[in-house]
Amino acid sequence: MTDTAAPNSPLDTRPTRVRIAPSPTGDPHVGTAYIGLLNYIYARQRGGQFVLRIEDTDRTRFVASSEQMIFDALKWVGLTWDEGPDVGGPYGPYRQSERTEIYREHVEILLANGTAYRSFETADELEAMRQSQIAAKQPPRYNGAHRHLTPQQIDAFLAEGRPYTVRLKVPTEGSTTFRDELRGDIRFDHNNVDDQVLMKSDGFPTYHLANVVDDHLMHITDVIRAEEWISSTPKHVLLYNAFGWQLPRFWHMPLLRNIDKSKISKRKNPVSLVYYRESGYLPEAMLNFLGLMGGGMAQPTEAEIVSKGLNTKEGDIFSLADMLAKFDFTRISLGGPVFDLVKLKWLNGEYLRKLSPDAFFHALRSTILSDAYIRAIAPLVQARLETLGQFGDMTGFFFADNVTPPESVWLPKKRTPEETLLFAADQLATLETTNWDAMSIESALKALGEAKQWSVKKNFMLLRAILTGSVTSPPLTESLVVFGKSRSLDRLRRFLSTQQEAQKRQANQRK
RNA sequence: GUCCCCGUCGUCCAGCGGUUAGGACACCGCCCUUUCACGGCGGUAACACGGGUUCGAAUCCCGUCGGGGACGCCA
Repeated sequence: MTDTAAPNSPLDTRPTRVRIAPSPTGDPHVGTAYIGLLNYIYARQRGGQFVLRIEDTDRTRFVASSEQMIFDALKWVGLTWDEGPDVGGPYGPYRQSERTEIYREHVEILLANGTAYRSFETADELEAMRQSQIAAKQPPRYNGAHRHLTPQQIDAFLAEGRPYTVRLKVPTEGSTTFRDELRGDIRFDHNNVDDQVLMKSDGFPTYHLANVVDDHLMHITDVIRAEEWISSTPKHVLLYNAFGWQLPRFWHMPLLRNIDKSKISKRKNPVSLVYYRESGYLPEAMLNFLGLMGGGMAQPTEAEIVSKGLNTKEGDIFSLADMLAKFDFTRISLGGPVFDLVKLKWLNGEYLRKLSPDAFFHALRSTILSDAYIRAIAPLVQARLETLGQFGDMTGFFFADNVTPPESVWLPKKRTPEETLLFAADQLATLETTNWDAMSIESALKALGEAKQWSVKKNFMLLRAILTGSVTSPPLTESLVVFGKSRSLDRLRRFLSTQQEAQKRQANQRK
């Protein structure tokens, strides 16, 4: 009786408006570019608007430099948006941290109409509850303890000044069904839907509330996002209903995957668009590659191949303009595509070869051989050179992609390979959370070395070996800064996975 | 554990009831070539399994198995 069918029918004739909503918590992510591309194509194909909204409601994970990096990275791949924090628009502000008053008002509506309630537990209490549920092999879920607080109890808590969250009051019975445009109807029983926190005790909304409120207020007609959101969609549908709002269409795109098919992650695969830019990938190739993920582009027919004299491989090579002309959302295949660096590199090579000699020269000079890069490297080696001709000898690692030091270089005396690799993994974990300036890097590494009983000398030498492939190099921390965080970390990760595989192979041989 | 999604070569895609199951990347071989790369030609390689439905299933249905995601005062 409380079944909620979602009438987000194709009869929705509002002008198309879509959005991407990245969160400024770090480097711009390939997944953001992927979903951004899809939204961009969808909007352009329908003469609609493409909105960029910054979802910065998590104060604890907020990274100040991230927003600008997201703008830059999206522009780098060639995507532009019609409305956003930088360009404005009629439904701003486009930064959620600037919309807190709007969310507060909307929470009041829900509190008043009984679709949400205050909950006064502390984060610690909830965590303890979760742990005991997991221990008892129960699905971790809020137990609804404060669902039925009396007005007197609530007033008493409020008078105490106790912090509280606001939760969605999910019906105890029935189910919610919504339509996924790619998959058809998806149904969730309400007893599998948690009373989601909508408003945190710091007064900021959670994604779920902010996303629904903003999508409505910004007249978003189609929510095109990653598959990982499917399981929270019933909460969103319940929210639309609680407000009495029209639902958008939902399109859940397959998740980009690591080689092992798990959801793409920086541990297993470079995911930062900064990495790809700095490593010398062309934006056209990146966009083309993302367009390949999940299908969507019709292959040229046999007739086309013959009439246009296409090479068969050219079915995989297409521009953004081609995608606008031919991309078909109903063709998207739902299996999660592996983000295969090998094919991306091939594709990038194709684009590189097509460049005119002059354009190729400029590609080099604007990235890997830019004045800015060489200007940053120069002071690191000036005192160490006797002729300018030695520059390459000393700086090769700055311009190389594959740096693979042999064990004789990276393994310190009196240390086993096992403990050394373990420590290198610690270095990686440390550097991941370190600000990328020489001072921060140095003190973070020293602190780690002290904690793990590694001398400064061996500590830094290990990292030097991994990064430069040699025991002789320009100053380490400065080199790390110039080489860049994303590439430095990638080099470390690649070293670790190479060595770990080698260890595994050896172990197998011994058996 | 619970819920949800997915399942064609190693990888990315084509296939939408009748095909010798097609292309691309990777890999292997040959040709081109002072080397390498590019390029050209050829090759290895897949419908997860079991039941249905049907004259006929990679294609439709069910189950099993496998993979993935979600289960946060993260997004």
